[in-house]
Amino acid sequence: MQGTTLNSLIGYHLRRTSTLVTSHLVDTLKPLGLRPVTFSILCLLREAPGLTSSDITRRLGLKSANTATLLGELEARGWIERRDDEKDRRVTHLHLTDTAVTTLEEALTLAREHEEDRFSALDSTERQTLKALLARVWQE
Amino acid sequence: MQGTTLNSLIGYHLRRTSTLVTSHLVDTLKPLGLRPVTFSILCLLREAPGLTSSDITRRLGLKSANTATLLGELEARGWIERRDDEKDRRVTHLHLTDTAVTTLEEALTLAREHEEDRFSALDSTERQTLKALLARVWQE
DNA sequence: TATTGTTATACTCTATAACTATA
DNA sequence: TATAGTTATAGAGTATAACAATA
Repeated sequence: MQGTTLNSLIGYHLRRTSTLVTSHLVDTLKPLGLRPVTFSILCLLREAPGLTSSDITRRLGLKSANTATLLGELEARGWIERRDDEKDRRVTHLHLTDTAVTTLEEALTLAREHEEDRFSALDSTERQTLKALLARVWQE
Repeated sequence: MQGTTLNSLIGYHLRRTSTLVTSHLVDTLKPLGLRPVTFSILCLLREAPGLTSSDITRRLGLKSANTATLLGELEARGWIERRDDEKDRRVTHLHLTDTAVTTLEEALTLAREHEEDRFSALDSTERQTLKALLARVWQE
């Protein structure tokens, strides 16, 4: 047997799996003009319209400088709309456009098919277990 | 509850966990002049001395062009030695130097402490489960 | 023809510094 | 002083093209 050292490290398997899954998701979303991050931002905004740039930065663990660039892209694609806060003039609230909602529906369908495909080695219970274990590692 | 859509996707948790764990490993290995990839290459070469550049490329899922650059770095640091194959003159076999072995021992200690720290939310059985599930997803 | 190994290069992701405007 | 938001930029990771030497 080979690669015993690397195989003993969870992080090694985590990384191999993550790159495999992510690169497949990148290919999956490409036809829609989305990437994993921009897809994530649209998901957030659909469920919580009116979030600000710093809300998104915090929730997705990004850097504010990068969030600004990403939001610029999404606005240029006509997928988000900015609305000034009425009280705090530093703040802008973000909302999805109708086109974005449509695109996001398609993206979600593709993303679920992608997951079905990538995690086909695991049954439904195992997938739930995997998800729950991962969530506990990164959350708090 | 918020972020239901993203939270339903295993890939989301996979990515958040992977970036968290990887960036911590990067910080952990930095004092030794190693990164996750270079650390992985040294691990492989310790267990299977004499591997070639293309062996490493295949086993770690890299691109040969990038492996060449990485091996150049490792050689410049005095961590690997190249020995020509006696029969096939295209091939070079790679071996760790004594310094590399010493550095790798330290790196492994740090990496294990790092894993202990990052996966502290899970008990020993859960870690084994997580590792096994991940391995099944990326392997074959 | 195919494989090994390399250089050069481009693109994305992630990070920091520096800045503005508002609070 | 601190926060919201932005621009510019640098580094690391990942990808392709093109090539030389050898099989």
